[in-house]
Amino acid sequence: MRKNPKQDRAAETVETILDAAAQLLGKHELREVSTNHIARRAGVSIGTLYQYFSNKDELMWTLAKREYIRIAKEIIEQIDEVSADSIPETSRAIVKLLIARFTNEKMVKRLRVLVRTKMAQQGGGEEPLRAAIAEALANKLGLVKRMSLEKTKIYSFILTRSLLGTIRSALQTDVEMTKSQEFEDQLVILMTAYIDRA
Amino acid sequence: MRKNPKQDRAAETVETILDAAAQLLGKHELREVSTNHIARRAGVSIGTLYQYFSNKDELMWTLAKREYIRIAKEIIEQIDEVSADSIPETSRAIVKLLIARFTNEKMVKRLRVLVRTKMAQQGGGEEPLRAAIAEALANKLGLVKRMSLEKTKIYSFILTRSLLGTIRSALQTDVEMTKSQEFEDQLVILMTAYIDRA
DNA sequence: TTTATATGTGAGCTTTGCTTAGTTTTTCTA
DNA sequence: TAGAAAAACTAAGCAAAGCTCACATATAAA
Repeated sequence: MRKNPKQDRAAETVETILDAAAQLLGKHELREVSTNHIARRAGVSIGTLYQYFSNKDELMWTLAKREYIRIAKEIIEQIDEVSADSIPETSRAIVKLLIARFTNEKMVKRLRVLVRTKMAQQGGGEEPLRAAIAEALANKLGLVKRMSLEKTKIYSFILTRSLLGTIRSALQTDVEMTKSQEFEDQLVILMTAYIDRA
Repeated sequence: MRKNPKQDRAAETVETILDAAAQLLGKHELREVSTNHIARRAGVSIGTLYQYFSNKDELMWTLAKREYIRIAKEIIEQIDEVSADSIPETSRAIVKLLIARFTNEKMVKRLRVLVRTKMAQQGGGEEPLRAAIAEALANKLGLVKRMSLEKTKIYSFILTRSLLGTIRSALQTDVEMTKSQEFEDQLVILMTAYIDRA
């Protein structure tokens, strides 16, 4: 952030800009959304926008973080709320909610590249959304009790990435597939099979 | 393709342009590579470039397809060449080669977003690279003998996406992880555990 | 050779990202 | 509470990127 808002109205301006960007990203691809467009939609001048964001990437990155936190919180809450007795049942509940959640997130999909690039540049830092979900998942499944902390980390990493990666890939190439019972069943099998070997 | 080359020299020109784009994408991010830059590097005028490609996206999409086919062929060849007796051994060999192959593909990484967008727009069509790999993998593991054709499809889909998704995610967030023995081991476990349940 | 078609050129138009000089609004201070 | 200082905001416009088009040259066909 080029300048951090010190007055309330400035903070509001920043929020308005991010809201405008979010709104536009719901309808258009990242590259089609220009900073001037965002500024116009937000009802502020382009100069104002650049007072708070040093460039388009930074604006989008800020937006991405905001949205990621929102979604991660929702998913984590939902995972925590799952109350099933067996691991297969828990797995199924989690698979169901992950599919449901990711089905309707166009904006995040459009910000993915940017986030990836940013993370690669900054190096190290893990994508917050997945990291948080991985943790919630590990807790819920009680992986911690079954293995060392180090192993838990890599286990939940692979578990989360496999699930989310497969779900997103399916959403991209064949939306119908994500709605099928067979797809859900197979993901549950993938999950439980892997967990059993832990 | 705006206009398809009828003379040999035109076909060569098109190849030269794609080569130039590939070369530049090896060193710079997609947005940093301008069409003027590509034309200059290819030694043709910008007008020539736009004679064959209606816009930058289309050019890059053409390049992406070309590279995807190349890589897919290489991977499929390598998978076919694997000669191991047991499923765990075969799995390990495949995991090894997938990690190795994807570690050094900057260009494709930089074209990913574009490809995703394009596929989403065109809808339906499956990403050729993964589809081809999925098939080679299913054959190698003899999945066809173990289950129905319909099931084989979804099985190899999930298997491929889990593996590739996890590998790419790891490459993006933590390159070191992909080099660790533990990572390889866990992927093998994921693979074999899932296959056993088939 | 003449005519037609394919290929190639590059000045410059349009849009987009971004800067900056300057104006308005808010806050601080005497 | 007036005037100065700081913060917030505006709009003109520059630079660079994407792209077009009128024209030139090369190759093929008649």
